[in-house]
Amino acid sequence: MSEPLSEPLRQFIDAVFPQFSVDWSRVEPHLETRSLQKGGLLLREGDPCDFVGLTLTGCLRLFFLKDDKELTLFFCPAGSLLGDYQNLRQRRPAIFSGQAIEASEVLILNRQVLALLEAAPAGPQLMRLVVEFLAFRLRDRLLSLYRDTPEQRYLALLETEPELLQRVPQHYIASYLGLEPESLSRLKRRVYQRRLS
Amino acid sequence: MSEPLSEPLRQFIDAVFPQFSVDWSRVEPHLETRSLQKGGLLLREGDPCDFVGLTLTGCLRLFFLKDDKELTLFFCPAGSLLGDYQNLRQRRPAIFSGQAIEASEVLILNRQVLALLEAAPAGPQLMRLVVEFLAFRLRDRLLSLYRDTPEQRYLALLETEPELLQRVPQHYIASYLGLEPESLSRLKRRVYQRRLS
DNA sequence: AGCAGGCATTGACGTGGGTTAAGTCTTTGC
DNA sequence: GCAAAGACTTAACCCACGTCAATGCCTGCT
Repeated sequence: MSEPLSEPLRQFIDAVFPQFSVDWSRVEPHLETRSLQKGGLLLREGDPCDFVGLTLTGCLRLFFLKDDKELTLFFCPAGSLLGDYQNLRQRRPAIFSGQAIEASEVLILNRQVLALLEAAPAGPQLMRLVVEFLAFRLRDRLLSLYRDTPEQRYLALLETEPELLQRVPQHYIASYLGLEPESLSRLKRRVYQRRLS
Repeated sequence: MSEPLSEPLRQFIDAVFPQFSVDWSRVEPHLETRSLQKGGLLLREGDPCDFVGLTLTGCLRLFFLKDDKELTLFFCPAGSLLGDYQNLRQRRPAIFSGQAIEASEVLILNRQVLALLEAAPAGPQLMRLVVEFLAFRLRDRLLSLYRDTPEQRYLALLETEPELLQRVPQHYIASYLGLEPESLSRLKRRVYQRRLS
């Protein structure tokens, strides 16, 4: 028998709030995983939005539509939370879609699981930390989009997440940087030509 | 005698979490207000960051520096929270500055006040809602910067906050939209010329 | 009144990104 | 192994924004 589904969730929580405790035997039966092929959708814009995912293996991306184009907001490799938290809370349809970039496995935290976590003694504190975690990620992304040029963002990505640039197709990287694929090509050429001098 | 300082705070909390209760007589002595002249700074980038503000009257803006230029992240008219929440929590220096656009008065929620609120029976739930409130504001700003063109952002502002466009000098509006003042001038001209046809 | 400083506008110019189209290369499926 | 589809690159053209500079308006100060 393999490890219980709650194990990765416990590890995630341990990292943000080690003091947290809950009766995991009550959580376990509500947990499930979803397996996705490369390109498969975990969540589709417009769907009712009643879970948060935790990537177990592989890598997903969270994106939304601008006109007919897809804009990638976050990459979610193993250990990342993904979903449309705001519309989960407000019980509105999701405005994000979640797609597997590689074959991936995701732990589903549905409303029952979230309710059990919240009902635990330190549940509200945990939820606050999780929301902070999400908010900080949003803030960093906002600052980088607001303050930096696409070139600065590319160089920063090269610096901080070089493995992502290997794993993820270029057109997703472009969309993450806020560019068209053609512009990323040119940008890279500029950068590398400048490196030669 | 005028109304207690806690009154506007109670109103703000009532709006997000009506069930909340706390012994306000213990909070009151830690509250203070700060009066700012037009142009005055409530918070300066690099300062240690140990309070959140609640605008009582007037209007402030939250901005940060990109190279030598100021980028305006939020406008904070009466009733708004302002401050660098992330760096308050992480006890790092602020990366935002807060400046009064008009003569303004701000209620200061220092660490003691926040601790008292958090220690109340439903304190953690309240803090969670406040963080969500801040996170949702960040998310909306992020989506608008990511998805919309400066022109779309200008038109949206015209639609949703027409009074702000009257109150706030153009170069702050430009900086909020992510533009130089010259570009906002031209953008407006484009829009109005197009309206004629 | 007169002057200075700040703010908004306009123009000229350069640049980077969007768009379209074409071409190369790799991957996928049969 | 071959054909089709998809991914990345390059090129040409256009346009919006940044920059620098000049002008004009308004406010406040002396």
